[in-house]
Amino acid sequence: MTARAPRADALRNRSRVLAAAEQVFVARGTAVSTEAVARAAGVGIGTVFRHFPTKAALIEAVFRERLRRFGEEADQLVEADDAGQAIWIFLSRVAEVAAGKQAWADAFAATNLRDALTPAREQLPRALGSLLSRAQEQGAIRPDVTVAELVALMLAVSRVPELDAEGAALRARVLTIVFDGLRPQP
Amino acid sequence: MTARAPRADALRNRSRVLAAAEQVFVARGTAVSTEAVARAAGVGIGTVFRHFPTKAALIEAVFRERLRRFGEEADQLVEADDAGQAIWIFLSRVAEVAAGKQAWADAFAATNLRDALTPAREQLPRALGSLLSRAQEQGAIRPDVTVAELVALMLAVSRVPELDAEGAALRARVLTIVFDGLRPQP
DNA sequence: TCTAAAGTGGAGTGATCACTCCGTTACAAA
DNA sequence: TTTGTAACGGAGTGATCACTCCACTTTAGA
Repeated sequence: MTARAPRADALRNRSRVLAAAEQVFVARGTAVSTEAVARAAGVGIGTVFRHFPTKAALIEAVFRERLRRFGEEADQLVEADDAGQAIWIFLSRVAEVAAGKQAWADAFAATNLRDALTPAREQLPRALGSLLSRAQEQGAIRPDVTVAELVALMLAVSRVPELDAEGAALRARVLTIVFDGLRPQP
Repeated sequence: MTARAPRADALRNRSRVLAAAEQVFVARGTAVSTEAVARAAGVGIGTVFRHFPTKAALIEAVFRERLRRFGEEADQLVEADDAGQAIWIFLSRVAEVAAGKQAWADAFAATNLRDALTPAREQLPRALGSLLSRAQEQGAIRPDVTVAELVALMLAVSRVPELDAEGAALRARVLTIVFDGLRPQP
């Protein structure tokens, strides 16, 4: 009746596949074959499909994992003294991770964002919410901004670097503009 | 020796294919088969490939056409009295056109933007440049912004609506933030 | 009107994938 | 150690595409 304990090799392979998929997708886009992912993970294709029943499910899992890690980063920033600066750091971090990485555009596009970001349940919106209200109390962020706008801006800035002629410099200037727009307005 | 005039049916088919491709890509993404595009255009596949040697070339052509039309809209806005408002209108327009349209994300991603936007040669950056300097003279836009940032923000806002829970309302609020950031800062 | 050349349509081709199936292997529980 | 079973690997399958080829049609120019 009671479920048998999960096998050690199964758990190990699952995380290997996730890690390899992230690397390969980032490097070559989500259009790479599942076989390439399997090879990178050092497992057979059958194993990939055992853990992720379709390729779309694999892409979504990789994406959720990325969001989960952003959530963790946001959580750590909640403890910062200057909440406004924490939001600046967070947005910069998102833009930086997405820089030049076609794969995030693919993943964002392929995933149902409303599911991935169900506000009440997931860590990321919760952490962003704390960050935001603290920053608003401190007067660093205008009071009419909500988490929805923050998430939208997160998506938006993750697109900026694709132009990358000047790379990091342009990214920083765009972030400055966005951030100034987030400040309380006269 | 002199080149023969291009055939009327060839020209007609070329623009039919372009128009059909735009419609189909917007509706179903650029992953649709070339055959579907041909069917929508009412021509054979062979004809599509005669005009656009690869599928990537077709996607790029559709995308350039879209940019060209944005360029036209920007050009018309150059004559507006209030250049700041003109930029607001332009950015809103870009966000609106991109709204919910997966295809633009695909197209942006698949195209070499630096080629498509070579500053000196294309209409869009030129028009944006005029718009921008007039707005800066009028004191509506901060002086340290360049066309590169404007284009980057254009890309950025074209991503916002994908979240679309509240659709137009969220889009407007995000645009407000971005636009306030573009104003001269205290 | 005639004709050479450009253009057309769509069956065919080869390559690539996502996904399945099943004989083999490694593990957890007894 | 033994054993039942979950997990593994990877060849195989069917479907889908991008792109080609060529017999036929339409056009521009004479």
